[in-house]
Parts: sequence; C-alpha cells; structure tokens
Amino acid sequence: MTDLDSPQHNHLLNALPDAEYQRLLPHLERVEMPLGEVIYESGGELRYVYFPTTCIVSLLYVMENGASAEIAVVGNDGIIGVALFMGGGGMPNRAVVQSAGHAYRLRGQLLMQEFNRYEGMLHLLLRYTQALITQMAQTAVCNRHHSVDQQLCRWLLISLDRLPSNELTMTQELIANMLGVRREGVTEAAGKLQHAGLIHYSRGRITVLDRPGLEARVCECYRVVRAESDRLLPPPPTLT
Amino acid sequence: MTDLDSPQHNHLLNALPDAEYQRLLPHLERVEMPLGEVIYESGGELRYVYFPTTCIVSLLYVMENGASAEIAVVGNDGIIGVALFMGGGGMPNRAVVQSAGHAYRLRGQLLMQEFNRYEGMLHLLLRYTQALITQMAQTAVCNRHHSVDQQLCRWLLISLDRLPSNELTMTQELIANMLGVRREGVTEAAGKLQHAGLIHYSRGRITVLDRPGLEARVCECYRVVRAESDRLLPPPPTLT
DNA sequence: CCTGGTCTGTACGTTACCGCACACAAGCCT
DNA sequence: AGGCTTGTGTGCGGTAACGTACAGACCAGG
Repeated sequence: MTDLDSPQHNHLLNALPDAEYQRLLPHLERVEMPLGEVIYESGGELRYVYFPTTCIVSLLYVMENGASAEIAVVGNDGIIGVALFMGGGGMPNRAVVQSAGHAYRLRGQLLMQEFNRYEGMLHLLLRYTQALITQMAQTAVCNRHHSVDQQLCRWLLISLDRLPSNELTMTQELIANMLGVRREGVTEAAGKLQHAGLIHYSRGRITVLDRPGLEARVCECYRVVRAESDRLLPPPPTLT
Repeated sequence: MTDLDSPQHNHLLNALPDAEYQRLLPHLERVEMPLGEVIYESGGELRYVYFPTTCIVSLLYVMENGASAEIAVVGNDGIIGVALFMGGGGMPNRAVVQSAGHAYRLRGQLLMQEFNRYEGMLHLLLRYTQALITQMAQTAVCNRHHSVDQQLCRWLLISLDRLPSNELTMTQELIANMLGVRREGVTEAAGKLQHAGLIHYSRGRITVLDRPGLEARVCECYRVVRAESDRLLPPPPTLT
C-alpha cells in the first residue's frame, strides 16, 4: 500500500498542478507520526508544516487546570500549521497525533516561498483554512447543544473519514480527552452504540460495523462540516 | 464624536498605510447597522465586506431546530466577510447586528483587488482571520468547560472591548440566544453579577460598574483571545 | 389612568453530566 | 501459572442547566 503513503495521498498536495508538485517534492520529508506525539505546542514556533497521509492529528486546547478540548481534526485532507501562512507563527493550542501514521513535512520557509510566489498555493491553503474554520465553529456549536452520544458519533465519523480502514486504535480515555468529557461518559455512549450493533469495541480497538447507522444518529454538525469541506476543497485523489 | 465614526476607528482600516487607505477611502460607504439586521446569511453570497466602527456584529450558527449559538464577535477590531478573501464566498452561519451603530462597507470585488495587489492588505487580513480563529476555538472550549456565569462575564467583556462606553443595550433574551442558553440562565447569572455590584441591569440596558471585578471572574478563555488579538493585530488607533 | 406588551425574577421537577469508587476483564511479564 | 498494568463497565450522590410555568416590574399608548 505505498499508494496510501505517497505525498499525493494528502488531498492538498494532490490538488497542486504537476509542475508545482514537482517543485515541492524534493523538499517533502516523510516522517513517522507516533501516537501521542506533540507536533506543536501552544506558544511554540512553527518550523515545519505537516501534510498527513495516514495519520490523524488533533488540535486541542489544554486548559490551565489540565482539562482539554478538541478544536479540530486534521488528516490527509489538510495541513498542520496554518498559523504559519496566516502570519501568526503559532497558535494558543496543541497539535497531537491522535492516530499513528505518516506525514510529509516541509520547512516553513519553503512553504512561504511557494505561498508568496504561486497564487494557486495561496488560494488552496486559504480555502482549506476556511474549511478548518467551519470545523471549529461547528465544534463550538456541538459542544453547546449536543449530547455526548451525538458527539461521539460525530467524532467517530470525522476520524473514519480520514482513515483507510473501518478500524481505529483509540482508548475511551483518549476519546474522552478529545471530547472534553469524562471517560465514563464515553464508556456509556460507546456501550449504546455497541449494543445497537454499530460498532465493536475492545480494549482500544474500535471497529465500525455500520457506518450508515452512525450517520443516522449523528447531529447536523457533522454534515455541515462535511458539506463545507466538499464544497471548498478539491475531490480526494482518485486512488482505487 | 465624529472621531468614533470615521473609518479609522476601525482598527484594520487604521492599520493601512496612508496611500493604501486613501485609495480605499472613496469606495468606503458608511452604512447604518440597526439592531437585529442580518448582514449575511448561511449559504448566501457576499457582495460586500463590512468594517464596523461603532456597531458589534455576532457570527452565529442557527440550528435546524432554531436554537442558536454564537461563534464569534466582530466589532471595530475587525471585518465581516472573511469568507470572501478566504475563497469560499460564504459561510454556513449568520452575521447579525448585536449592537446598533455604523460600519463602512466595501464592494467585495474592490477588496479582492487590493487583496491581490497589495501584500500588506493580504497579511493584515490574514492575521485578523487568525485572531478570529482563536476566538472561535476558545468559544468551543468555553462552551465545553465553563459555567454560564463565566460565559456571561466573557461575553460582557468581549462586547465592552468593542464599545466606546460602559453601557450596552441588550436584553437577557438576546444574550441567551448568543450564548445558546436559556433566558432564565442569563437572568440568574446576571443577578449574581448585579448583586455583587459589578453591573447594573435594567430592561435591556446593562451598565458595567466594575470592569476589574468582571475580569476577576472571567475564565481564561477571555484572556487567551485578548492576548492573541493583541499579539496579532496592530494597536488600536490612538484616539483620545 | 388603566391596559397591554415587554422584560425580568422566581420556583419546581427533570435530565445530563460530573466526580468518585470500585469491580471486572484482558493482555503482558516473569 | 500468578501477578501487574491497562482498559472497560457500573453504581451512586451531587450539581448545573433545562423546560415549563407564572408572578412582578417597567414602559408606552389609548
């Protein structure tokens, strides 16, 4: 499956015209993204941007008391480090690998060169950033109005959309940290889904058995984010 | 007080170099922003961008069942319609005037010309957008972890930062819509603040009596957003 | 002045989630 | 095998916010 791991498996890289892609290619460095790795930290400086291919990265805010909440999720649909080209150099949150895999990284300096030189790169990245903004906005809405059950569905579907298989490696404890709820809350919600035959759960290994079933339970937030991504971003690479 | 109502009272316009500002000036149209006016709607197209001077605009998502939640607030620190230069042309939320006043609007086309022609404009707008992103992210966190009391404090301070006086016109019903909570919840929270002598409340008219007191009660979310705005954006115009 | 509408305060039962405590189960190590 | 660590299920009291209902308070208009 080298396919899944080529730079083109990242939708943004794949959307670049060939000439542009070839120019970038020699500078793309394939890196391992182990579970739990912190890609950048609140207040830190961004030396690289990352284009995930097979990993998933969560952007989360860690509160002063240690509690946390997920702001957004980035997989092979996007890029880690938008603050670089947005001009801030950093953001007050943390990026941490939520599902192990690989990514291609690029020196920030090089990205900025392309960003300033080639208009297509600028527009692509800005459109992606807008999709990211929608995801954050909807996270806020979901946190306000929807139940843990619904949020778990949303979270599973978002993760699933960014993975090649229907299985994810993720303890309930971790999910709870992402959603910013109690671990027991996740146990209960997951229990309901498992009971309904939608997923199978076993010691940090979740298998999604009935994706349509999840989609039927999820709140509108998932659909809004999904629709906006589809609208703003190029269709995923046509790998078989 | 024509000072407060000149285009330069908007921080972004004020941050432009004089030549650039002069070029824009003839195209800036002063418009009235009455309470409740919808500036743009989910799915709608953006013909203009707005630079508030004395009004405050809320970005809010309206759910299928009619409930709503505020995503972010824009006042004289920013611009309404970032989706235009981000490339999406629209966003799945609504912008509504939360506090009446004025703004200067500019045809989207013209903004885009400047955005593409003059690098400083691009960087300024992107930095502002990053600050906006931080505000959204923090809204998500706040919705998850903080009490209505704390959120009300945050909301009051955010509004206060964007107004010239210490008084705001706003019924509890409206605040509840913004925060996405019950009206009674706001009554109770406001009651506590009033009892503590921090504010005075009277039929849609809130007077803030003790701003430091509010700051002492507010959650970290306010400070994070504030610090990030200060970091990313030019200092406010030096009006007396 | 009284009346009607709007805004605010209060009360009460219900629910979702929290915090804590602990039992159980599944894999890992020796 | 036995014991340890890690992950999962469950139960229980506490609390914050909800939905609903309604009473008072203020203001405007006839």
